[in-house]
Amino acid sequence: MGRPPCCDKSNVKRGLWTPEEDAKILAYVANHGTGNWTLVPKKAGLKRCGKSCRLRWTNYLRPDLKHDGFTPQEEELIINLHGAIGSRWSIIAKRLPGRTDNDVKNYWNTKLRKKLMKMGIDPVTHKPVSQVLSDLGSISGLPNTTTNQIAFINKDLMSNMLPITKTEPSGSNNSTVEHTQEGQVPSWEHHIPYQVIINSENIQSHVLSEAASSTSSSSSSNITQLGSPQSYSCQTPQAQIAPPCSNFDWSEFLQSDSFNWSLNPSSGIIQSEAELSNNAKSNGNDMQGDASEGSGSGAVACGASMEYQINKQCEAHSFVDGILDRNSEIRAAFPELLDASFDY
DNA sequence: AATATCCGCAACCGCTCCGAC
DNA sequence: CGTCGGAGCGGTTGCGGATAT
Repeated sequence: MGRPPCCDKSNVKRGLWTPEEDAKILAYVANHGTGNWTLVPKKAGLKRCGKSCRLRWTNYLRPDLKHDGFTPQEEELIINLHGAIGSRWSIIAKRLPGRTDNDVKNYWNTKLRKKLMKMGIDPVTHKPVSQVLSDLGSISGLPNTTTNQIAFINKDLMSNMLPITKTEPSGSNNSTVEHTQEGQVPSWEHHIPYQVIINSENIQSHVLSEAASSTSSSSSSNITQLGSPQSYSCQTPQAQIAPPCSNFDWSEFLQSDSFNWSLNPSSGIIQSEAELSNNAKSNGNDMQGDASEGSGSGAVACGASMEYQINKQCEAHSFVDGILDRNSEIRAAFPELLDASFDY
């Protein structure tokens, strides 16, 4: 048995709201408060569905809403939380005072998703695309190619997602490390995929536990905690070490086998394979649980590892050329893969 | 200047959840 | 315990402005 419609669809107005209609909603809420939205159209003198009235109020008319653009801090928080809990927009929006789930969802779909894709990060898994393709290869039983080969087989796909050139900070010195105060984010850093380096395990458990408990009273302090740099492990390795040569190409770097990131299963941190290997050697299996503790040494190790990789890239252009040649060989060897769609 | 295309946002749709009865 | 209906959620659509051709 189907459910009856909430209102007479043929007898209600739809589409954009007029200022007069907005005024009626505002006046009604001022006098009666929110609740029982099905009665609101009749009582407020509107020819709208009650559900539509509720949406108009919650998404636009509520006095506590912000209508200006998202700040970089809000961006970071959205990306982090999406990486941890996925498209749970209402939960994410609760972390952003003055923002609605619709705001967050729209901002994600129109801006952030594209931004991540341009940085070579899969917006669904928040992993580097090369790794996603590698995982896909192992799942779908492709020939036993390496991660690097998979990434280059799909170079066309990758090039659609990656910027051709990296955005440089105006006036920055390319040959030196750009130092910032703790917690301060250089303006150009937002072009760099540091957002993926999160302790998603901590965030997920924390956010979901709060979602489960509707009586939580500590959300305001937790906003700061989640948005703070301390929530990152190995924060902004690329930013901490400015590209040591002027013709550094981030898209090549992201596609290189040295940029082969994985989710550290014990810490929940996305790290390079090289760093994972180092961690395994130095720490054994007794990884500590505290994310902030791990972030300090992680940042150093990760930064050093990245610096080495960047230097390696810049020193050896022939290395890149060699990879491209290898790419051509693989394309010729597996032409059927070029036509495959990669829905994941 | 006119037209086509892209992009962002507001609104809608269909579904699930949950409390009241 | 089952049904009903309000509220909320996430995905999608469509409009209007901005930009490109």
